Formats: sequence, C-alpha cells, structure tokens
Amino acid sequence: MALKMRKNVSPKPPESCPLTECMKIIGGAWTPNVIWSLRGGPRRFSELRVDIPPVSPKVLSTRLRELEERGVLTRTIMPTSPPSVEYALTPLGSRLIPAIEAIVEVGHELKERGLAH
Amino acid sequence: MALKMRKNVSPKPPESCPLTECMKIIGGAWTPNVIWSLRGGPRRFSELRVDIPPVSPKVLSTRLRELEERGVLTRTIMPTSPPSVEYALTPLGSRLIPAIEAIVEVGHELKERGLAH
DNA sequence: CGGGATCCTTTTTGATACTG
DNA sequence: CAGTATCAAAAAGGATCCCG
Repeated sequence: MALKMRKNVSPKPPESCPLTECMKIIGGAWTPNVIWSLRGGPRRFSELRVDIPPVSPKVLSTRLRELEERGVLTRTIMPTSPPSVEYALTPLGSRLIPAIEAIVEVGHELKERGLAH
Repeated sequence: MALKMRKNVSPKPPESCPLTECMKIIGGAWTPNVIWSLRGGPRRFSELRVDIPPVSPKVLSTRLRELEERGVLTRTIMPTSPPSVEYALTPLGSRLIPAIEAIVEVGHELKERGLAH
C-alpha cells in the first residue's frame, strides 16, 4: 500500500461548491462591471447603462434581478417624478469588491505581459 | 452647470478591461477548480480528472490549453513510461489563488444564508 | 496515458421594438 | 425613466469515439 506517495494526494477542494456558487454570481456578462459601478454608491438604471455602454437593457435588468435575488444588491424605488430606481450594494455585495479587485490586479498584469487575448 | 451633483459621477472603472480580461480566464467552466487543484503542486491530466470528476476530457484539455497560453500554468511532458504530463501553476497563476479564495469566501456565506441557487 | 475530432444540446447574449 | 417581449445568434459545454 501507499503506492501513490505524491505529496499532493489532492489539495481537497471542499469549498469548490461555494466557489461554483459564487462564480455563478460574478460570472455573468457585465456582472463585475455592475458591482464595480455600484462600489462608489447607489446608481440608477440609466446611469448604469452609461457606465457600461455595451450592455443591453435586457441583459442589465436580468443581471440586476439576479443580483437582487442573491442579496448582492438592493432595488429601491424613489418617489420622485419622473420615478427612478436606485440600486445599491448590500454589505454582502460589498464583500465582492476585494475579490473583484484581486481579479482586476491579475488582469492588469496579464495586459502588461501581453498575454491578454 | 453642475446639474447632476451626485456624489458618484461614476466610480470610473478604468480597470474594467483587465477585469474582463481576467474574467475570461477564471470564468470558464471548471477553471477555478483546475487552479484550485494545482494550488498544492503539479498534477497530471488524469489526476485532475479525478479531482474534478464531472469535467469531460475535452473541456479539461481546452481549459488547460487556455491557461497555458495565458501564462497561468505550465505543461511539462515527463519522460516516463507510460508518458505523463504535469501541469503546474506559474507565479502569475498563483496570484489567482487569493482572488479565488475571496470568491470562495463569499460563496460560502451565500450558502449559509440560503441564497445559493 | 493524454488528448484531438465530431456532433449536438443547452445556455447565454445581443438587437430591436414596444409599454406603463 | 425603467424596464419587458420577442426573436435571432452565438458561445459554451457535454457526449462519444478514436488515435498516437
């Protein structure tokens, strides 16, 4: 016995499920951008569209609904005229910022090394 | 002038491009799992398949090629018999670990809160 | 063992147009 | 303004079989 005496019998990824779970959140198209845009404070639908020009209204609203469902952001209807809706990060949503920053950092390096595709 | 005196004229996401760039790396199916499996040291193709049972050989090899191309990992053919191939994280690849850990952490919380889907 | 080649299905995204 | 509806297009992933 003890045939395969590799140092790494498998790092054991018990967190790989939460990983997948969280990737579903930030993995959607434009999702990181939405969170990034909200990091400085609440923003309205049309403001987000300006922040992220290439996103279509359909995809944006889809992302926003998903993120609200998962407790990443809140949707508040402001009693103004014309009516407006504000989106803001929840505390949980804010916790995604460091993760995204880490990703940004590596992405940055990738560009510098010309490894971006 | 100064019509829109919102506090956040837009957090300005200049890094949103590297962000997208990096998301392309870790955004693929099973990619985080691959990196996670390699975090403890080099692994072979078939070992990765064991670590990540649901991944098909096609997708796994696709991911590995992408990751190699982007300098995240190295591919080394070992002169053994039968021949084997080892994959290992590069220093750049290792820098993704903290990012993934941050993601895992939030994913973990999501599960606890029952917000996972 | 370590994949490449195919083919097919599912999931996602995008473009437009239209409404309360 | 803040979306929804519809339709079409495209990625992405999965299943298999095969080969050096």
